[in-house]
Amino acid sequence: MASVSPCCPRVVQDLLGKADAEELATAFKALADPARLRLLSFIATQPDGEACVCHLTAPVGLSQPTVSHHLRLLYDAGLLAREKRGTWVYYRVVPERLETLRTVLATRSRRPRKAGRA
Amino acid sequence: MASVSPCCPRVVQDLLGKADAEELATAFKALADPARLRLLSFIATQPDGEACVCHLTAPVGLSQPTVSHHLRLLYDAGLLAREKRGTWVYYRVVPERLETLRTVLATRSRRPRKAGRA
DNA sequence: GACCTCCATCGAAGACTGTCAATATACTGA
DNA sequence: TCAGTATATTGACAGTCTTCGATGGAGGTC
Repeated sequence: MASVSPCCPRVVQDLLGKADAEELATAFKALADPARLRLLSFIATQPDGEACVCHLTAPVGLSQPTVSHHLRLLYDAGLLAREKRGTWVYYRVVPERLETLRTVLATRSRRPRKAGRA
Repeated sequence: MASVSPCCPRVVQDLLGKADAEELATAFKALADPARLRLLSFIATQPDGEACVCHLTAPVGLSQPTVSHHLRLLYDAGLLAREKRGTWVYYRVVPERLETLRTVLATRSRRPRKAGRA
């Protein structure tokens, strides 16, 4: 599964094909909403790094179905993991997924590669 | 700490407020479209790192007004810079902006901080 | 069992987005 | 000045997204 390095096309280093672009757009779309960003943020900053849905509606000020919907999108995007414990469902951030997206946004280092382009 | 740059709140390290979340969501929204990702990609991978609009419609297969619209969104998001030369307008990627977004997505290092969250 | 809490799904309303054709604006060259 | 080219804007339409109330299923507690 190509853990870290050769993970994916980089937006500004590789010429994205249509399929790659659509896949990446889907990933960024998950981050393209303030409610979802705040959910990610809230979960990640919890002492245990996790939170159940019942504690997530108040911080973002949205209804429970809406929060559940956003959590699902984040989960589908691979940004959250879920674990059911009894009645409760706990979500936690998947750092590897965020790192992958960071890699996608990596720009060419300022150092000029040894040869080639001027 | 803050070795990189004290640029902005990190999604999974800081607790995002409403305003911060909305601003970040706007930035990611700019990346949340395959056509825009391909435009960024195409411009960045040009030999000169820039491209005029007239050369951007064919690669993404969209009409000129649509491409112009997407370029505007990327420009508004700070991801593209524009320079007018005569009749033509040249766009180029703003690497600093991408780096900022990467910083926003930075996860806490695997090393556990000794004690006390900040 | 009956009841309650937690969470997900459904269905719908309203807002937003992507796309294009038509048009406007800005610049070049004759 | 006039014609031609390059880019931006406008207006409209279809599709998608966010949000909610209502509902349903899973898992506790009595």
